[in-house]
Formats: sequence, C-alpha cells, structure tokens
Amino acid sequence: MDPRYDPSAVEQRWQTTWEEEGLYAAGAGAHRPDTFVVMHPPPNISGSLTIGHVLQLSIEDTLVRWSRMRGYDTLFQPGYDHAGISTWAAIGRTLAKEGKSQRDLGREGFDAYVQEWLARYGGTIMSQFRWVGASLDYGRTRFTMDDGYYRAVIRWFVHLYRRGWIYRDNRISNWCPRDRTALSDLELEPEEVDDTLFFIGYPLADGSGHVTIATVRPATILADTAVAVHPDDERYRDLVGREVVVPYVERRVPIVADEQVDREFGTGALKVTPGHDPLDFEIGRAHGLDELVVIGLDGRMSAEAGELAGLTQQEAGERVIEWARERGLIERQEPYRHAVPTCERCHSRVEPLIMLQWWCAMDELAAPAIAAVEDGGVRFTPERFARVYLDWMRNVRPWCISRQIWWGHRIPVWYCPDGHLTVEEDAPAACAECGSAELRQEEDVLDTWFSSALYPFATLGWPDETPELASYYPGSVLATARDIIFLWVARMVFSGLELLGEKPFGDVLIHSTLLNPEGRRMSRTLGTGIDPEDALEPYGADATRYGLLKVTSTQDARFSFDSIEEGRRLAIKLWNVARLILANAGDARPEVAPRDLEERWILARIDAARAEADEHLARLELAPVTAVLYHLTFDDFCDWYAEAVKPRLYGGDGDARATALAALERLLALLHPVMPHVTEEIWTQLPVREARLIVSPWPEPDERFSADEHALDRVQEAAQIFRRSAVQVELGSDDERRIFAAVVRPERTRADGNADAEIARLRSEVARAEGMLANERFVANAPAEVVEAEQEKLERYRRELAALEGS
RNA sequence: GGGCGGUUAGCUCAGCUGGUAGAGCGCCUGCUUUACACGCAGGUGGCCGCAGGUUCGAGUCCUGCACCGCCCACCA
Repeated sequence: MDPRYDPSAVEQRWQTTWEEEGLYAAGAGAHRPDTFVVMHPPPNISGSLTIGHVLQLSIEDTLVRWSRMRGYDTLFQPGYDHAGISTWAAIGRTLAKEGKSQRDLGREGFDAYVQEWLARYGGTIMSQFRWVGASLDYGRTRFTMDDGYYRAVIRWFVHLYRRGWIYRDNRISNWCPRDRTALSDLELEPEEVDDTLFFIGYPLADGSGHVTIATVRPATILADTAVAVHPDDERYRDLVGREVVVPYVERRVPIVADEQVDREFGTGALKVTPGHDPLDFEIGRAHGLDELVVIGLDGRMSAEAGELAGLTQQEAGERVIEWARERGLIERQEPYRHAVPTCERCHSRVEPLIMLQWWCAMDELAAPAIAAVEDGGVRFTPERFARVYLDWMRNVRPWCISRQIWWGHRIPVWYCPDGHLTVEEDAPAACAECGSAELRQEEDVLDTWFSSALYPFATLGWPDETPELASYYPGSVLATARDIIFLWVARMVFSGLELLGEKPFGDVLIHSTLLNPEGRRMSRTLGTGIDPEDALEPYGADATRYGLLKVTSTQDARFSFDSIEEGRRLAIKLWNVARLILANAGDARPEVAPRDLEERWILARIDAARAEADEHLARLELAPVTAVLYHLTFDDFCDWYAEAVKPRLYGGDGDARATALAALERLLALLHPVMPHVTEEIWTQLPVREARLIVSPWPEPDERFSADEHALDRVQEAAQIFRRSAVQVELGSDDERRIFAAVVRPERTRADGNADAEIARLRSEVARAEGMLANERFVANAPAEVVEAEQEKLERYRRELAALEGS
C-alpha cells in the first residue's frame, strides 16, 4: 500500500468501477424483500451544484448505502427538472447579451435554441453527482420533459380537469410585468419599500359629508368600485348602503360592509379595487361589485385609464393626488414602510391583475394530504415541520398553474373559433362541442411544480403499470431543505394520494440549510456560496461527505472546511492503521479467532458502535453517526486496540493477525456508508473478500463479545492515572498488565510524578459523592439506579485514592 | 401581525424521557525514526442569555424578558 493516501485517483476509479459493474443499479446486493427508495430531488437543468446539494446527496447516499448493505432492494433515483421559469429566465439573460429576448425567437425558434442550450450546459450536474460518490442508478436518469414524463403530466392535467378541479377563470392573479407571466403565490417574495400613505376623502353622493380612506396606490382609485367598512364598526354603521363618489373618475359607488376589513388600519374604511388587489377582489366577488382594470400587462396605465393611459402608476398616482388636493380632498399623508410582493426571480414588483388563467382548486386535494400527515403515514423529521406543512395545507388557496412562457408542458386544451374548449391528452381532430376542425392549442404552459409533483411515480413509468412502479412506490425517505416543503413536498403528497391512492414516501427529512462561515445565507447571485469543487478537489469526496454530515442537524449549519479537514484525517488514519495490519498479517486470513482481552474488547466495541449507528440512522440522525465512527476509529481501534495488539502482530501470532483482519473488515463496513471510497480501496487489499464492500453485508452483532465492551475500563483508568501522576495502579490479570505495558509507554509519557494533583482531584470527587449520598432526600427520592451509580462512583474513587495514597 | 428556531468552553456545535456539563478545532506542555507529526499523551478553559417558578435535584420542565435568525401573512 502506498504510504500516503491520495483520494483523488482512488475515488474516481471506484466511482467508475461501481457504476460499470452495475452495483449502483436498483436491486444490487439485495437479499431481502424490503425496498429502500430515495428520489433525489431533481436539480434544475440550468443550474450547477451547490454545497447544499452535496450535503443532501451525502445524507441520501449514506442512508442508501447503509440500506443496500443491509440487503434491501434499493433504488436511488436520479433526474433533472426542466425548471420552467428558472430556465426561461436564464436563457433570457444569455439572449440579452446578444440584444435579443426569448420572444424574438418565436416559439419554434425558442424550442430549437433551448435544446442546443441544454446540450451545452446540461451535462455537468450528473458528473458532479458521481464525483460525490452518490450511488444513484444513473441508467434510470429521468427528465421532467422527456416523452414519458410529459405524458404523465398531461394525464394529470386531464385527470384534474375531469374531476372538475382545474378550471379557467378570471381571477386576481400575480403578474410579473417583466417576465410577462403569471406566478403562483409561492413564487412571490415580499420586499420592504417606503411608500406614502394618502388619506383621501370620498364625498358622499348626497353631499352630506365624506368618508376618508387610506391608500398607498392612488393610481388604482380609477378602478375603485366600492368602499368597504367592517359591519360592526360604529363609526360607519349608518353609512352602509349609501354611496360615495370616487375622486377623479367621479363615479358613484356603494359603501358595503365586509368582515375582512381591518377596523384598526387607517380610518377603518377601505377603498375597494377588485381588479388590482387580492383582498379587494374577494370583497368584490362577495358583494357582486364591478371588476375594473386600469393597469396593463406592462405595469403601466392601460387604455381603460382614459387620459392617464400610458403613464406609469407613479405618474398617474401623482395626477390623481393633484386632482384631489385641488379639491381639498387630501386630508393628510404620511410616510409608510411596508412589504410588497415581488417576483422571486427578477424582483420586479408583482401586479395583482384580474386576468384569465388556469387554476387548480385545492380543497379536495388538500384534505387527504392533511390526513396523511396527521395520522402519521408521512412523518416529518424534525417533527415541527409537520405543523408548518399542515398550517399551509389547511389554509391553501387556489393554485394558479398556467404560465405565459414557452418552456414547459403545454396545456392540453384546444379552442375552436367559437371559443369552445376541448381537453384531451392527444390533439383532438375536432372540437368536442361544435365539431370544428379549426383548433388552436392553448399557448400557456404549466407551472414547473405541477410536473415536479409527479416525480415519485412519473419517474417509475406512471401512467403505465410498470414493474418499477409496483416495486418502488411508495418511496422511503425524501430528504430536502425546508424551502420547498410547500412548493414540492406538499404537492407530491397530494398528487400521489390522488393518482395512486398512496402516499409517495414515509419520511420527510428536512435537513440543515447550509450557511456560509459568517452565518449568512449562501447565495449564488451574491457570490457568497461555496463551490463544491473547492471541497471535493483538495479534500476528496469521502472527507467532504463526512464533513458535511458532521455539521448537519435540526438547525441551520455553518459550512466550514474544518469539519471536512477532520474527515480527511479520518480517512488517512484508517489508511494507516490498515497498512499496519496488512503489513504484519503474514499469510493470515480474516477470521474471528479472538483469544485475548483486547480482541474481545474491540469486537464488542465495534458491535456497540454498529448498534449506535443503526439507531441514529434509523432516526435519520446523521451527525451523531460521524461522531460514533470517529471515536471508534481513533480512540478504540487505533489508540487502544492497534497499540495493544501490535506486539503480537509483530511476533507472528496467527490468531491475532486473523482477528485483526476480521476486525478491520468490520470497521471498514461500518464506515463505508459515510466514506465509501477509502473503505472500498482498503477492502480490496484484504487477503480474502467475497464481494465488493459496497454490496457486502452490514456487520451482524456477535453476542459472544457483547459482555466485553467494558473489558478495558480498568486498564484505561490505570493508564489515565499513570499518565497524569506516574503512579502505578494495581491491575488484576496478566492480560491487563500486558496491554498496559504495550499501550502505556513511559518514555512517551510526561510522568512528572504529580501525584498530589491527582490525589486532590480524587478527594474532591469523593467529597462530592459522599455529600450527595448523605442527603437523605436525595436517597429517598432519586431512582434506585441513580443512587447506585453514585455509590459505585464513590467506591471507585475511594479505591483509586487508596491506590495512590498507598504508593 | 402570526408562528418557529437559536442563545452551552476562545471558535463551531452535541447534550434522548430532569441526576450535578461533553466533542472537534484552537491554545499550553511533553513525546518522533518497524501505521500515521496528516501522529501520540497530558493539560488549560464554562454564574449552560437574563429574571422568576416547579423539584431532594434544572442546561434539560413551566412563566416572563432580552437580543439573533427563519417562515408565513390580502392592515389597503
């Protein structure tokens, strides 16, 4: 073996070998009927890997490899997402450099361009997946726009349409004037802005006074169709049912009462603009108000704004205010800071506009998806995210699913010249209503998340009844960051329940969001992110995986190269101890032939670590696993076992050699899910191996040694005391004395004879324990085992103290 | 406005159903030449955010408060 471990060559070689030998394929190594399925969240085809993706892959791959070694039929599914608006916008930015836009290309020209673009930028992500060592079944890679998947999405649309839950309607929509498409509520991002709140008098139609309203958007006054007050508001009770005159347009509109009005805000009277505000829209529909629109798709005043047409809202607002001020209707104005919705992608201010869009009603879909989490069929880890999911699901509103872009699944609706709709999976020959053959397909495409929602089964061949679908649905664990609980997780749950009658996965693991070393959110656009290759290249995949898993928890985690450095040291340590054992193995073959204390002890320790790791992995806790492995390797295996057995290895003890090889095998197996490459590389150096480590059995516990987990406690205590004080403590057996001599080498110890400090320490421990045991209420009320433990501690301290003082 | 999370060693963080504080890194000291200085051994270092409460006993449970962060939100 090379004295120095160089991950770069080794890792790449194994990644290729495993894949070529088919060991990443679903079912590899399986010997039990259960399946373990992980759908890796499909990355945007337009993007590149972030360090957060590497964390996610590390978590998933560790669970997958662990399951594979335990004999499960595992499927780790890879794929890409076409990422509608995201890709659309990315291409827009590229085109802008040539002074063009997407729409300049025309629909077909755009299709051609996007294919070329994907060929150029699409391939890097999967090679980065491989670099991490993610054992995805690459041969099954799916794309959310491939033919089969496309068909699934269209089937889903038609299904919902026939259910009556998808409909086309003029509703208030979120319109991004820059991207020129509608957005769902989840694609908005609030942004704080400084506005002015104007208090404007609306004269009563009969001239008997006026009602004052507050607004930050005076331009929308042109589209006011009512004033609303709270029904219980004493101030306005008498005015309900009467009329006011809207300033500037001088239109008579009613005063209505609606409980959605906040009495505390402004004057308690609200101008109602159903065409340009979500709340006003609701009030308008409830009261049958007119829905006027005065703002166009470009965000400027439209033709309906009359003489103000073409002006910006700012300009139009100033004109309206000026008009009102001249007539003494401006009561006052004050600066006002508030959050307004913006497009999460381009940060333009989103216009709420009434427009014709496709909607999906959510009530019927949400009910079973709520039940699935309430009754524990779908579990969240950490649990608190179940509430986040439920709160959203219980208050979910209609989902706007149409987008006015050209990249995505085109809505399967055809219009005839008379405006009849035909909804079919395949292009119909004639209008279903009038028989007209002159059909035109809907221009809009579907929201990206409408298709992602099908991921857990569309990737398996749905709507066909494939063997994969039968075997691998539902999946096991979905690992994701918390930012897509609504966008994706929730939608997968309800689509799976609706189409297959079964939840898509049993566990949702919400892992840490990685922050940069300063504790700030990483952002590609701000350049505060970490390029995964900056870790993978110098440290290697094993170290990177280990380092990321170490810091992940139920909280956000700061990324740091320190933990990756620790992983690197672990890999090197493993490499070196393997060299020690292999160089001194002679012609021994791995066999559990324990004869002496240190061997039974290390086998017991490995078993205990395995049990601990199993427990944590079953609970989807990854960070504690790295700690268990680290201490097992460094402290138990290297610093104690290897040191203790070393003289016997040198001396040609066959049993010691055979057992050392067997113990090393088990250690490698335990580490493999986290650090697959270095462990597999060492594995191939072992004299006997029946298979690749990646598909070798997870170590079974050996009851013969479970009692020996603490066999070295006395020796370790004696060593501790000796190293601190140079005082020799009596040991009970020859084995113990031999191990002590092998591990505790006086010439490598400070041994400054500081027995006094040790005696003082033990005396204070004895005093503390005596104090507790003298407390009658403690002895009476504490559980028996706690009191016993305290007594044992006291006895041990007294024993050690006696040994020290006697010497 | 509503909700959630955090506050523990110089730094980054563990501490499950309450039993008298841990890890890694850093720092100090001493050890190298038959696995590894990418190493070994030892050590220093904590009113567990603040104030109350429950309890024989609180980092852990309860109530308030203070900062920091996140999510949701139609107060126009």
